[in-house]
Amino acid sequence: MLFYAFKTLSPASSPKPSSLLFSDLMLPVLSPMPSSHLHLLSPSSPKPLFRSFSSLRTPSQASTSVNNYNHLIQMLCKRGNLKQALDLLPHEPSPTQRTYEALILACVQRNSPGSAAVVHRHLSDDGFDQDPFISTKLVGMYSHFNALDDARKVFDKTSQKTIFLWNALLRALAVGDEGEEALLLFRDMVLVGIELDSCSYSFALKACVALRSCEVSAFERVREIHGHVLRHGFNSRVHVATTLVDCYAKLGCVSYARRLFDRMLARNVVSWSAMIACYAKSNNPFEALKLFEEMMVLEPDIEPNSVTMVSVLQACAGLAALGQGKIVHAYVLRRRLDSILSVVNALITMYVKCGTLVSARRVFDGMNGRRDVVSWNSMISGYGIHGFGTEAIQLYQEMLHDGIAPSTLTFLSILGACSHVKFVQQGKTLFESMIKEHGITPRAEHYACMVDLLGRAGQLDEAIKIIEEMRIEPGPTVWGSLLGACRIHGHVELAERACSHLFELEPMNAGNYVLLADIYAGAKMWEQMINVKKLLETRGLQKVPGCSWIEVNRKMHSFASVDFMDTHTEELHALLVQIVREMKGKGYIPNTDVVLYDLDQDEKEQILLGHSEKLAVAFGLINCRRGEVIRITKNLRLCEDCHSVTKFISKFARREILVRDVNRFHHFRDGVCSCSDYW
DNA sequence: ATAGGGTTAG
Repeated sequence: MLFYAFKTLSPASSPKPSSLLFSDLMLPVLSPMPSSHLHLLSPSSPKPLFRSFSSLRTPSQASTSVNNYNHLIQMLCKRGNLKQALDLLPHEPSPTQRTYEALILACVQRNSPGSAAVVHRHLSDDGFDQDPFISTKLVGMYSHFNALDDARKVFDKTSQKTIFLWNALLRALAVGDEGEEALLLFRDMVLVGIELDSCSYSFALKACVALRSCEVSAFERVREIHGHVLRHGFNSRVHVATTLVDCYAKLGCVSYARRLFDRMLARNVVSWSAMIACYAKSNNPFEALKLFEEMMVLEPDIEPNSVTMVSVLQACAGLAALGQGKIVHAYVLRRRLDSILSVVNALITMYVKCGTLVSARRVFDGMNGRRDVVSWNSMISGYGIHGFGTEAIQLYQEMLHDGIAPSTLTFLSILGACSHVKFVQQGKTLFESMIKEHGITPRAEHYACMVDLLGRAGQLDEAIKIIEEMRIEPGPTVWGSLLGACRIHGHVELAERACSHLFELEPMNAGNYVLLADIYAGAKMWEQMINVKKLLETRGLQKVPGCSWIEVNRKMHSFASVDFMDTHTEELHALLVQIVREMKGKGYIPNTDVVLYDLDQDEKEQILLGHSEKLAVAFGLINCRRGEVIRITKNLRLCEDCHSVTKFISKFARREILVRDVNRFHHFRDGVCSCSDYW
């Protein structure tokens, strides 16, 4: 039952205010310039810079101006002033290789495919289209624009194909989700006899992961390349070995990845971070934290970096390990990793998921102008899952006001927020504006949000209309939302319709069968219910066992739902029996409808008492100090009976209880829940 | 000249 106890990290002695560190990073980086022109580089006066250089081109200074032109273009590129740099292109003499390199880089940085075409045309005219160095850069650039055809054209055109050029195209195809194409190219490289380097292997392995659509063959391909790596002695290269670990983990072979990791000869902070990230991503936050602790203990010379800390924070968020998360926060401050945006964003999410919205907001407010769209999305979704719909919408409007363009995820967060508080009209309006004002094409997930919003609010006809009008195939998320709504409103026919799709789309998802059985039970259609349960069994599936956990003094205590009490839970059981007796005196009737077994009333009540959340609440009542919020996390949705019992306890034990279920937070205080019984 | 691991939703 005892999960872990951390001893390795101690709180920071004197954390530095984060704003100081941010300003360090904001200092502009200037490359060498003739000192007489330095004063022209102030950000407010880009134009005088240009004019002043034009005036330099007097006959007496012609020789300096030749160099200075290239220098100037490079300088403008570095400062992101691509337009002015392009204006200088037609001037004689033609730019050098380095100048074109700077121009290509600037096109990538400014995200400007239009400028890229201009640059490409110019360098071709100047004969650089056969320059393998420039071609490599061009392939990288087109890869950035996801213009893989253009990348390939550049590759084909260049007769002198260096390993850099091969690798650049290989990488472009792999990161462009063209795994099949990438692996064909890799095969060509082997056939042609190119001498592969460690980058080639890393990219080829990445390509296998991009094959995800067919995981079996992806696994085979990784094994093949793995064999190749071993035969050519590249397994001792840290990058290659790390990519292998990552690949196997991403294809679902986490334990095999771990074995590889354990056998690695030389491990750096990376390899460690990769393995920690694998656990954090594969829904195994506990293992992630354990491995992090191991790294801190066993490898004193390896210092965790921002990537490590993001994964560790993700793990804390997954576990809702607030105590641990705070220590990690202190460590982040001490190591000054809070200058890294992704780390700060991960901090926001950690506090949100640990139930301390106020701390999340404090971190967010401390970001003074350094917020990106991820920071906003994290905070907006935080308000959403805590049931603060109005605040979520308000923050969304502040975000627009700040000139940050909302992303597809912004709308998933904000629509989710509307759904939690039944803001049907606002949700509809936002969905419309997403399409019309922000030009975002809704994905299946957005439709799923709308179906959830309308369906849960009881507007099932509207929800169906949304599905029927969809221009894309409604995936499992959409039908799943509809099924969830049917459960709330006891709509059997629609549930059957949703399941006819779901059982085909995701036959191994036990949750769908359980929901349908639940809906049949609610309609007292026992025969149908038994049939669904049989179907579940014949497919070899099992209901996901309920599990709740609670952190007390930085130790995690987890509880599985049990059908009978054993010695470990005796004390908790006794407390619950006492509470229920009192509640019954005040009119509480156990909601045995949620028990889908064919048992008599007493037995059903026993099962209700064994629900993991009640055990965790009882444990919290005994072990948490008065005045302290009891924070519980649950792996499934909260059942009705646990919800009403927890409401009761919050009132009569005068305790604040915060429960995070799989969808949202429930804040119980004085007999009421923040979800207003709508969840 | 390329390269490994990470940030938001469900």
